[in-house]
Amino acid sequence: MAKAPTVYDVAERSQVSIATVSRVLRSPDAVREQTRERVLEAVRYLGYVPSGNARALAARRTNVIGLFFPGHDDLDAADVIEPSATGEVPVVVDDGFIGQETENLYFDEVLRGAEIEAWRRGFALMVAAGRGASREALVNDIAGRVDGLAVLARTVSDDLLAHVARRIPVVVLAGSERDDGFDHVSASNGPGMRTLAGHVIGKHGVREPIYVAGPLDSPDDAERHEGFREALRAAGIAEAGLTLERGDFTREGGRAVAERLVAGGALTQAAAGRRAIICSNDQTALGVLDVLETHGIRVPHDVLVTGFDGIAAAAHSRPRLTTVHQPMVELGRAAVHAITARLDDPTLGPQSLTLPVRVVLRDSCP
Amino acid sequence: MAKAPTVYDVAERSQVSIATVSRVLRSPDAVREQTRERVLEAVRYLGYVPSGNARALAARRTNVIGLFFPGHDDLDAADVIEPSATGEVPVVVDDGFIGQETENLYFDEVLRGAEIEAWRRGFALMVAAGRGASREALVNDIAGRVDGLAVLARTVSDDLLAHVARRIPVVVLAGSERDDGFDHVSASNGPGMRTLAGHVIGKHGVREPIYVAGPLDSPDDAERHEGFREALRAAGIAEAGLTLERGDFTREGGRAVAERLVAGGALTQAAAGRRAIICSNDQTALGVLDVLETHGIRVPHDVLVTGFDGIAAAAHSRPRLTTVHQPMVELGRAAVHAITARLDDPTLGPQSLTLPVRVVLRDSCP
DNA sequence: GTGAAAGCGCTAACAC
DNA sequence: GTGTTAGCGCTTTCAC
Repeated sequence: MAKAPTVYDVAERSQVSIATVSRVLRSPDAVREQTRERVLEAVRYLGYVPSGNARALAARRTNVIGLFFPGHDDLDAADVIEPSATGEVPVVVDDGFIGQETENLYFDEVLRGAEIEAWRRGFALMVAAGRGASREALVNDIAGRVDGLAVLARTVSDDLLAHVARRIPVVVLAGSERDDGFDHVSASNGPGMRTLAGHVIGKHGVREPIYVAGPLDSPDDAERHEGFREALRAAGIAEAGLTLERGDFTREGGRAVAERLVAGGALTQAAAGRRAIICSNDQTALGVLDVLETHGIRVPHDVLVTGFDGIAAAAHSRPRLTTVHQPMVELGRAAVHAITARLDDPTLGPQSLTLPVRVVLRDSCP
Repeated sequence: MAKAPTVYDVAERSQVSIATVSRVLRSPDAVREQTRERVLEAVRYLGYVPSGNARALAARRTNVIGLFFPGHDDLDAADVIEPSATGEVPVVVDDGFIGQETENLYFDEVLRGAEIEAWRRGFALMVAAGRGASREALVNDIAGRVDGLAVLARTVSDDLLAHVARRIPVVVLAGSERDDGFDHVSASNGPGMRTLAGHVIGKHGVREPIYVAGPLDSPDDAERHEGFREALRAAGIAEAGLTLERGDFTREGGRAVAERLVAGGALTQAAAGRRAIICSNDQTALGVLDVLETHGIRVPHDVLVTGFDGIAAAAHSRPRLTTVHQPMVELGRAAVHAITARLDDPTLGPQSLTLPVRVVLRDSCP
């Protein structure tokens, strides 16, 4: 790794100018075959790898798209990673909840979509998960390195976003489409929840569904909650008397909510008719399922449970979870698409794309 | 987005030199408070975001680490993404296998670990999933943009890796630690499988375990297979007469294998004693479970099934899958760690880190 | 504490 | 088809 070779080194060794070296790499056909070979030979010999930064600087374009979302906060992991003592493999029995709850399944899929689309369009992807105070600094940093940035709604202040958007296209993911001048890509939260709740009410005759909301500042939850209310209205059910709980979109939070419900007796008076717990996202619903099982409350027999998102774990839970499937991979793709579209035509007005969802019926609420 | 402002613009507006602007951003304390304020004010006013490329070029350091792995090959997704017709939410029943099998769960976790560690050390992460022919070109491209690169074993040729490694530190993930001069980070594949197979044989008295291998070119599988053989030897079982199948590490592949086994009658002669299907990874085992269920073959009653990796889906399957848990997040972290270590001290010899695994017993093979 | 000036490694006119 | 020559936007000595 001694001093990486540059165009100059390659040029010198192959007896051409640096311009020709550049041409061989950028537009090979513009160079005579013989010359090209000489250059490539030198590239190989010297172990030359073009500097992306110099290239981006000169070309005024990085060909990188940034993706930013709130971080997994499992930060303070041990500093040292211990190698394995050979052959000493512990055997443990796992017959309960698995500890390591990977809660960011949602982003994994969005990321995958973004990655796919970025690749198709010849862009690389830079990802960053921000946490704590340094968040804004990180976003600013990333913004300086990419041609466009996709940010999950609510992860950074509008001020910063506005600042950054003066330099590159910014698209906000999964937030409600506010009139903030940014591009937006989101899913049909309201209609999705309305349809699902309508199913619960219409098909199963549930007249007093329990709604488990998400964090107060979640625009996604706000839309879903509104969809839930619409379904109530459509069925002529008054919202007033219903039980409303609030989770935090995590499985753990869902467990806490369920414990409260059980303790509060909301689920035991089975006489009152069929029950349903409608959760604002899948993680929450999975947590609810965890707790119901430990209390011997049967799903869907005693109570129906539904989620929202369509993460993979929801399809594998026991019972399998009825949910509203968001096209997460498509969200990621659409975000990148929106950015490249604006890169191609900077005069575009703010775009807002809402992707379709679908209700997926499984065991927990057939 | 009209012409992004530069240091010069900021310098002019705040009546200082560009050097001072740079100082304000890099080492604020080296500048008088009053000057600093003037500069920051200009930064805000102009919407200035420093160019990461120019910065990296001048500083000869990008502060970015690259992560490369084989792509999700679900490429040819539709080009157009249709917005949702308002309110039209389809309701579908999912009572079988879910289609969209996300097979890259493994990388998701590695990525998460890499992301965490990169952040802790002040690096950004650039990820790329390569597919097809363009793979090598992509790796080369990424290599030119980062300070170090982590690559999944077997995804690119050693030649390219060697080429790239002349410029930046390269660490190979999850491959066997060959003497190729690269840094390696992997898990205890052999001992893990040896212990697991030992459990199957010792605890359950299985004398004719069926081994379902992975792709021929997988070093991981090679190590696991060898671990399996060691367990056989330790138990005094001859390998010769045993059934050996080969999957491809995908769930679909696992299904195919299981169909073959069922068709071949390998599983029906229950008289021969307890059976076990030992799979080289979780995806394969999950596919096997899928098929056994449809054939009414009960797990673990009729046959034991085990996997390897410890992906989240394995903990949620029905029955829950016994497996060997790899510390995937830790693998990602260790990879980044190895790179930064070498960045800090380029004189380091090749490092090889093997992370501990643990056998996790669940329903499919208690 | 601040400024002047020399690059960093490449691309992209523009000549020839 | 190939070479010359400006920059791209920043960091970093080295003076002052």
